[in-house]
Amino acid sequence: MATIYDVAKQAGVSPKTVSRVINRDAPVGLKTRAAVEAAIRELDYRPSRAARTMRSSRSGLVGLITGAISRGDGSAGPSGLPDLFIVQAIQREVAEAGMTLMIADTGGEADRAAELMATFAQHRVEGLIYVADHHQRIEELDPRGTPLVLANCFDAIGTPAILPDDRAGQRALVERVISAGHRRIAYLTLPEGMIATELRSRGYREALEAAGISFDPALVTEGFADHGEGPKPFIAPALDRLLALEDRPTVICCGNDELALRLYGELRDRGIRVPQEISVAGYDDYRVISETLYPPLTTADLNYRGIGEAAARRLLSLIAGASVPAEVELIGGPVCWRQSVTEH
Amino acid sequence: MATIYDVAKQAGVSPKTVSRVINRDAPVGLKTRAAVEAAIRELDYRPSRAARTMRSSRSGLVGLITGAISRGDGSAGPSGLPDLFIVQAIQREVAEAGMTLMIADTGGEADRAAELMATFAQHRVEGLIYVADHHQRIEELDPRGTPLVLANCFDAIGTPAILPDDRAGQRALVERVISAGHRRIAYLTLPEGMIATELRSRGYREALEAAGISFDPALVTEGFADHGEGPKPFIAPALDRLLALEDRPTVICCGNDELALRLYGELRDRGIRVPQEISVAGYDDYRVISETLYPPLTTADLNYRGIGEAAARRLLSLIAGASVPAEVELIGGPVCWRQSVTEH
DNA sequence: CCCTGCTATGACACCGATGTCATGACACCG
DNA sequence: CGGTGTCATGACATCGGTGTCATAGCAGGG
Repeated sequence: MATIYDVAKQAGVSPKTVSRVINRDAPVGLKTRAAVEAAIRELDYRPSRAARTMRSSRSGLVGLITGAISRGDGSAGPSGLPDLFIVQAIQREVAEAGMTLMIADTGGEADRAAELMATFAQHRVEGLIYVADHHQRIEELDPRGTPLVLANCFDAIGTPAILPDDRAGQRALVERVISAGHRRIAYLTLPEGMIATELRSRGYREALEAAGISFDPALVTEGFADHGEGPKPFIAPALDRLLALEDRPTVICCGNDELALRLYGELRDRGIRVPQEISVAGYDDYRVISETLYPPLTTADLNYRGIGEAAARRLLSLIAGASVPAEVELIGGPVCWRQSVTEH
Repeated sequence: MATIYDVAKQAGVSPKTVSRVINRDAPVGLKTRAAVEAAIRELDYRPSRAARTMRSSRSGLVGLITGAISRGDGSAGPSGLPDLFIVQAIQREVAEAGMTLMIADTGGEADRAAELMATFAQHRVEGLIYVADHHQRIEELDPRGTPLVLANCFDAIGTPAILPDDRAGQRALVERVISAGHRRIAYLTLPEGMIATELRSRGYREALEAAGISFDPALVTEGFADHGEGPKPFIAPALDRLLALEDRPTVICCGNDELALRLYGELRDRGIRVPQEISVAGYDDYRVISETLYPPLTTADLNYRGIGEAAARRLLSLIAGASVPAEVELIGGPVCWRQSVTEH
């Protein structure tokens, strides 16, 4: 690879002048500039970031740590793959800011994060983002002075964090369902103990309250159950209970789209048509599912993309030295109304 | 960030001795080593990769270019999101080799690849991988001396490429279906013109031939059709044709799992039970779909993960200076037999 | 005509590692 | 006891850029 010295010699100028042409940080004579630019093209010269980094201690790198990447063995957690959308959005924002993204994953072992941060430190990344695979609280990380932003998770020491607004999302979805004329609204939740479960349940109850519908505990039940290898949708008993109710629900809201997909199958198995006999709603707007299902699924957009964008932007402003206004930012998404819920 | 000089001063030795302790490339006295290690811990010292790169011109970086990342707007192509598994697998292999992965995406514009490669060149990546979102032929890239491996695509000039073995995969699946007792096997293909469509159709025909079943063109029809914004599963007419046949198929093989998901819905809509009245098979083993669908979907594992691993390993051996045996490598996966196809 | 002020350019040191070579301190051997 | 070899360590140059400062050239004003 050609160096700045090669270019300088070829153009008959000093290396410093070549540097000036590249960085436009000082005036350069017209003819000189042309000669240098010609030499650069001829030699296919690319300035070495390594050398530049040494002098300026600005590497142009952002490090991203995630557990999202390594679940390639298919052992997807409750919220599945779509958190990769967060990574995608971050990539785009970072690239737009002229920086390059380095990624690494913990392989599922949370304590490997420290090791990965050491690697990033060697590369002198200017900022770090940690992306979790679902809304959760994490053990605090020690970025040793490098700006750090958390996406889809938070910690106990108030590190800047971007989180999905599960409460508002579920509330908006249920309110919309109510305005479509439903009154008996069942809710098949994600596993208990998850933060998303807690927040979405609250949103569900708030929506009922706001509409003056009394909360009926018989309509709320967990849609997942452990059986062997991790939580998988296992909803048959819960579903049977709901269907056996005197005052049967007219719609079933699911903790996520995967659960809704499974529910479609279980309902078909019982000869119950969606949405004519019962309506179904999901959560996440995992499009491969929500748009491909037949009928297409009404769901709440979790807006992973918005989370990624917000995280990247927050980090970039931290790198730029901005003061941070709010520590935690909630990102919402619209309700995606499709044909799986009847109107009126 | 502390430098090697800080450590040297703290430990009362020369920088070179610190270097020796870090790299273990020359003997160091026991007491000296201990002093240096203590100083390193105390100062939380991390050697600068940038400085190391300058000296050795080995950056420890691998660049990955993809269009896979940027489809975050949900406009998933026919093969959807799962090509991200390739990225995941590459990440893992690269990390295992002690290198760090940089990623960038073209944002859908293929000609941006050159620009991204220039950025990577500035960082002096030691190798490049290009990942396509579906099996395709691409315009040739000019890596200017840096080793390059293509994943899920190939070019006209014989750049090392790792490809899914669509033909063998479809053949194995259909053979397995035949051995389960099926004779009338319909095939709902991906859009015509795609390489995967061509190869999988060939596999389908080979399997029939091998079993002595004559090929019936009435059983093969395209499952996608353009209607407005891009190809989406739109299978109602094709399905009606298949169901109206005198000698109705007992199983429908789909071009991918998404199509199978859609087919479940369409069949339910017609009151036809899977698999009791008709069996369904997919392709890809997109687990969120294949395992969550009810009944779980029989499908062929496209093995994106294997493609990623092979691509990474190929690149690493190119970086190590190995000679390349075969230019193109086909990666297959097993048939995933689940309950959506009846046995006997 | 000389001085001032500006523009364009170059010389040189430095960022933080590591390869090369030199050297001091011993131990061992005849 | 002197020569030789080994071990541990340090001095110094170097990788490829950029910040600092110096300087040559030239125009304009008094």
